[in-house]
Amino acid sequence: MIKELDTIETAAGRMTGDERRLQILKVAINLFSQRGFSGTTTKEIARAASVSEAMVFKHFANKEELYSAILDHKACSRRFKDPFEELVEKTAAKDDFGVFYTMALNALDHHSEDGGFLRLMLHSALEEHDLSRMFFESFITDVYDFLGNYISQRQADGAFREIEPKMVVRSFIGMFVHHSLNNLLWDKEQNLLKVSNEEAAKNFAEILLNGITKK
Amino acid sequence: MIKELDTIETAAGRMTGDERRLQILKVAINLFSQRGFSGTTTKEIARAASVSEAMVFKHFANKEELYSAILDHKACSRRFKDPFEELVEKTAAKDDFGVFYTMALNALDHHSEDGGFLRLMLHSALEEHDLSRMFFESFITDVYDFLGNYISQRQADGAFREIEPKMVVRSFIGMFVHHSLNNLLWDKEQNLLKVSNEEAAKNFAEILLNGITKK
DNA sequence: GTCTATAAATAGATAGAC
DNA sequence: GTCTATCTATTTATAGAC
Repeated sequence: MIKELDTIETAAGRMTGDERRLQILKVAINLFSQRGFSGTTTKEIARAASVSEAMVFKHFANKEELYSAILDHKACSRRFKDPFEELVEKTAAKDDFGVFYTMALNALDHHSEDGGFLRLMLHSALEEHDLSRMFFESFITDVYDFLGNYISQRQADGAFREIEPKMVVRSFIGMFVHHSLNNLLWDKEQNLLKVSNEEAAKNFAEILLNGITKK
Repeated sequence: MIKELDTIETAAGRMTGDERRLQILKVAINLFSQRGFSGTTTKEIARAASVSEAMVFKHFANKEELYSAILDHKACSRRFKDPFEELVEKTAAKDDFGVFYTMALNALDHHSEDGGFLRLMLHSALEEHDLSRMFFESFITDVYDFLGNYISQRQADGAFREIEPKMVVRSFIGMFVHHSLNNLLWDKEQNLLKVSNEEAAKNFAEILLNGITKK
């Protein structure tokens, strides 16, 4: 097994192949998320990893492959699957507020902790790279299915009004994704809207829930 | 006055300085919106405009200036101010649905017509370029003020529940911006959600309105 | 595993002729 | 206004020594 690298990222000296490879990859992810693919040079990556450019090309055949390697790494890290586990019980209990609140808060927290992730996805989507496409296919569609099914079920229960479930999901995801995007891209300087993730999730869940609940 | 260029963009032959300058700019906007700043080469721009690279640098001192020139061009084109005019009467009449529906539909239509605009803003925001910052400061803040004030007023009327108005605005903008983003970046291939702008705007407006209306 | 040196290609930008 | 030719710096990528 590969050692956790967070502790040695700044350390100098010789590493094993796998260690060095992972370290370069992490550094690259960081830079790609900030500047995108074409905005990042292999020289910068090498410098940030404190190795020579030759080392970068020793571990990754070319720049493209380095970018693609992010996919495998992110896929292995189980983060894509995380949120669902916490949601199943809420849906089973038909805890409507709990479902929407938990989903929003999970996402908001994730985005806050790892702002690089959103940037990476955006860059990748604009560049029409596989990274974003895979994320979409493997995760977003699951979310639409999961939440969409729950909404259908609650409509059948007579609890929710009759609206196309996918439109409801899109509305809701739009709220918190757009909020994270704003936090990431503009709010830092603009200070337009400063609010905790809990408060935001609560507001989003309430608005959406009131918006679709049968009176 | 400068002639409209759409008709001569593909025509060969000699142009006046202003014509050529505008043509190169339009071609550049198109490419920058697709590939971003660092992803676009001056050679590509020249080629797409059917001129030599030297011509590009004749009209724009360097690549940066070419990118910045987009700002002046977009600022002159009045599109940033458009949506408000149609909204004033709706707000005056306290036509709640009309306000939200009109705003959403306007935005959705604009995004559909000019997908390049969204891409340009996203690239610019990720690159932390002035283009996106200016757009944010000159337009987004106005929208937040305009809609936020309306919501405050309707809360005072006792029509809307007491929620932070800016959070409501963010929720609503999130719905349709995220929808446009999905249309632009993924839905083309994914076909996850195919719906007319009118239908989408109606759904978004209804959900939000029910979500904030006092029962 | 790591480096220095360097090749090969491409990028941004300029000179000068017409 | 437009081009060809050219220059310089940068970028990706490789070779070979340690």
